[in-house]
Amino acid sequence: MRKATITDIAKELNLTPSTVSRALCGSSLVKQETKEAVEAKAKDMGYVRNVMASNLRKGVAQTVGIIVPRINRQFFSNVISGAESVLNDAGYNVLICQTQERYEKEVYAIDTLLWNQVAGIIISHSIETSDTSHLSKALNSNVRLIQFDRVFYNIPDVKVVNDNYHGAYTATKHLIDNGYTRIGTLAGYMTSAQYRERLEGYKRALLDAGMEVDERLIFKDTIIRETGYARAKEALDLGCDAMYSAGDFSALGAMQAAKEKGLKIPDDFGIVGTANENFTELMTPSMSSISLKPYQMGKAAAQAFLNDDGSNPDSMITIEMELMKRESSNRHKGSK
Amino acid sequence: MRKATITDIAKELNLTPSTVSRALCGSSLVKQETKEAVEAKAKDMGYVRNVMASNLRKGVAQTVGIIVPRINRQFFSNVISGAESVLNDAGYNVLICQTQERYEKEVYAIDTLLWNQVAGIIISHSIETSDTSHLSKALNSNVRLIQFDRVFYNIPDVKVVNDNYHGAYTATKHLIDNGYTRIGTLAGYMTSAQYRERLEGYKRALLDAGMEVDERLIFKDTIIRETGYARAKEALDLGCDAMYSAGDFSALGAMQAAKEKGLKIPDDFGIVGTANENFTELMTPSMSSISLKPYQMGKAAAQAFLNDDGSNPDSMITIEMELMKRESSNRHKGSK
DNA sequence: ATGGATATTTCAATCGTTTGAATAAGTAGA
DNA sequence: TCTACTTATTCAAACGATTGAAATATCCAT
Repeated sequence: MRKATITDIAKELNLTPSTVSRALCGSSLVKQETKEAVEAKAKDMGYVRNVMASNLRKGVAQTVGIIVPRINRQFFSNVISGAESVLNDAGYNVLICQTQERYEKEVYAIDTLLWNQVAGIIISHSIETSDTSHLSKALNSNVRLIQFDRVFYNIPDVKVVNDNYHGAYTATKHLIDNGYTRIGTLAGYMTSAQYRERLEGYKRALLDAGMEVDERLIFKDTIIRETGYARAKEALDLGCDAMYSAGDFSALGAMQAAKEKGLKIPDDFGIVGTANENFTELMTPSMSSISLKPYQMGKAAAQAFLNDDGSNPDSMITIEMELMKRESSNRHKGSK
Repeated sequence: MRKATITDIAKELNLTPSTVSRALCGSSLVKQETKEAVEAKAKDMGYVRNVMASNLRKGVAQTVGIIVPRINRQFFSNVISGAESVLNDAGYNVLICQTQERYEKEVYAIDTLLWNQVAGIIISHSIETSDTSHLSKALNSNVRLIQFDRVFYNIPDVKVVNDNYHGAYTATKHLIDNGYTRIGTLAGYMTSAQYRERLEGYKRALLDAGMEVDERLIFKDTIIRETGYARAKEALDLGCDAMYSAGDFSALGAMQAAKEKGLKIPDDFGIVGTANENFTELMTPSMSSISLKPYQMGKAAAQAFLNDDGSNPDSMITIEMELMKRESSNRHKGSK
């Protein structure tokens, strides 16, 4: 059975498609009586409106595309969740693409979204991405572009980022306040701006406290558990008594290393991770971590899209990070 | 600047839109030379094809909708991820809706997807959903409907579900094999089919081993950590020495309860959870759990969509669950 | 009745692409 | 030279909804 169209409804009621169309979108140009008749008939015939036709005529789709490296990362799925809730309430649909961290797939995702005439694109880049010509393509097509988390600063659009600098600063200061004196860091990779910013925050906190920055305690090549474990061992041999880790998994490795050496956490060794992965609060001892706010970030990105009237082509929104103090760093039970 | 269309390209090259259209989709009816000219000009003019127009003409969109309660749940985001990878490779876009566990939003999501002329809908229901009339609407619109995880058996479509029964059976048997003799269960809520199936598997395993089923050790009201903790305490008082939990969080609570009583895990108390949440392998002692295979489930659902030619309106695919043996239940280090 | 304002509906073009049928041009065989 | 067949292109009608302008219908005051 063919799908009913407004023309079908019109025929049944001896009206024209124009009137039916207007009736269905509640135009005041249509008599109340007619509206009701149309609505009844539409329901009766199982009419579903065809958004494609409607959008084609109108020029844009009420759709926003979101591009992320991986959907099944706690962080990204929460961003999507936040964005989706805002966008849905505003009457937008959300088209999601994952790039699997591949540049090529990111380019393809942009193309796909443009083909679909999306009104906006909210994107966090794949790790491989360094060229930005695909973004220009989007900017030239008058879609609103919002970058989040992993952003390129040289693109004139709205950016939503974590306040990595202050987060790392706070974490490091927290360790200092707890009396640790040789504080190292598992800093992540310097190719990424967020890790560079965290490292800066870490350094600043040490300097502000009058402590010296020891380059030997800064490890710029670890983000996973295994290397975190290995680097932490090295650090411990250098007399390190606490670490700020730019990732939770490397922090986990560090905890293992400390335990293996027979050190007590937090008494002999303190640690704060980053991201507040959900395992951090479930382990024993529970791990302190700077919490990202992905849901909030998604909402902010969506809001930025909704507010973006093109007047402010190059703006930046920072989402604060929150230190979750837990057992792994709270040396003085009573202290704050 | 207006977007370039095939008509614009046609004019520039003194051709008709028909030829340009055919050239761009690689039709063999167009001379090689012309194709090249068209492609060059298209690139030159920054042409992006308009999928809406194309779909409108063709009748369906190359789009599949996925409806889940929450995107930011490990399980669902992995299902989406799996489905997305298969669908993308097959040239489909994925439109995602989350219902926030609300029935009303589920109905709206179905409507939205139908408006968008999706070719198929892959859905896991919200906890509130009990009425299925919105699904009939979809079935009547010749979209292919695939239910997964939380499914209604009375809908004639393809269903993809976890093999809860065998999973629970295996988990329980594993505990029995490790010499535990008073095995209880944190069974989840009996309103949900998956928990009922897990309970059945648990019971069968006991019976097959010649053990008796003690109703006092079956708790049908817990799924979260707090109640898991409370129920486990009761169970321990009744001499329970191991539990199969239908969820990881309640299992976590149970471990806490056992530790608090001074019991050693796994020597004095064994436990196996369900879902293989990522904290389970990171804690100490690591927790055994029956792993769901969400990524695989997503792939299976997508495959089912792609294969669905309507010939097999009511079929069921079960995804096996895998027991992850870890410290919390492996009493005999050497045993298998 | 009649002019005029207002309410309601119809007309007709349009959004950009696709596709069956028609046409034109070129090639081969008789 | 004529028919038969390829090959390449154009024509024209869709797909379903929207929207400005034009056309009617309705109502009111004179």
